[in-house]
Amino acid sequence: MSSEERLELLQGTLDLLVLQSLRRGPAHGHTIMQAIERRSGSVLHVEQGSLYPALHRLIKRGWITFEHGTSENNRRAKYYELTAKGLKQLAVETSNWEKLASAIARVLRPA
Amino acid sequence: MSSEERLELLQGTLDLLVLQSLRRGPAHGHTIMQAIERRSGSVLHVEQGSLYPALHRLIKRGWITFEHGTSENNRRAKYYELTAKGLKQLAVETSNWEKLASAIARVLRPA
DNA sequence: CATACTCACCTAGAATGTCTAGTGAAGAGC
DNA sequence: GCTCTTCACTAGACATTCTAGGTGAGTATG
Repeated sequence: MSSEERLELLQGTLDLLVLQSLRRGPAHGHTIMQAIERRSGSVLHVEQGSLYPALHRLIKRGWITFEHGTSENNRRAKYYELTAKGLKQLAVETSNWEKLASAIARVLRPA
Repeated sequence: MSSEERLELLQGTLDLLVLQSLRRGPAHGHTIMQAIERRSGSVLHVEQGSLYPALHRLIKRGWITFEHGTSENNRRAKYYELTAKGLKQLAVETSNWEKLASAIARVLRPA
């Protein structure tokens, strides 16, 4: 009933969203969460318990790196940044997402 | 390299695909698998080990029922059919999918 | 009629990724 | 000093898909 409905993420989409968010430059975790939420029109909501494991996963795979820094609010923060490998991965995942989404659209389309 | 690339399903999309496949009438498992694959242009591939648990899940939730019958190839088969509840669920999941897909598209869209 | 193949169904356990529900530390505002 | 907010983190629960098997019965081949 509420027009503020928030949906759970589909498993596998968070990496894509995070990589895309870092495309415009380094950002720390809090910012990334807010950016995804804002840019999705408040439809997507990323929990901290999803985001931080995802960031660590991306680091492990060499798709992002981080540096320590200070946030706009004067807190200690880690600034995450896309690597060259991560930029390539973003292209791959974007392409896969588009293929998947259009494949599902074809199945859903009333024949 | 292959143009026959097949992608893994996103977790949470299989129920939607199965419900949609049953929208045109009863079908057995084998047929459902083939229908999803064909209608997606061979992009989506459903494993038996994913499909049958999904069908049992949908029965448990009251979204589909089944009857025993005989397939076009003269084999014993279970014909699955949408319930009224399942039809409603299909509408909900279709709507959620569209919201999610467009939310992700907004995030991906180069600003 | 023996064999191989396909159809149709099933399951256990691994793998993956998100969420729930916490903890902790440190700056800002009162 | 006290509370609120920001930022980071983690363990464990949970849900779903996949891998890798297995079964039984009909069909085709020789």
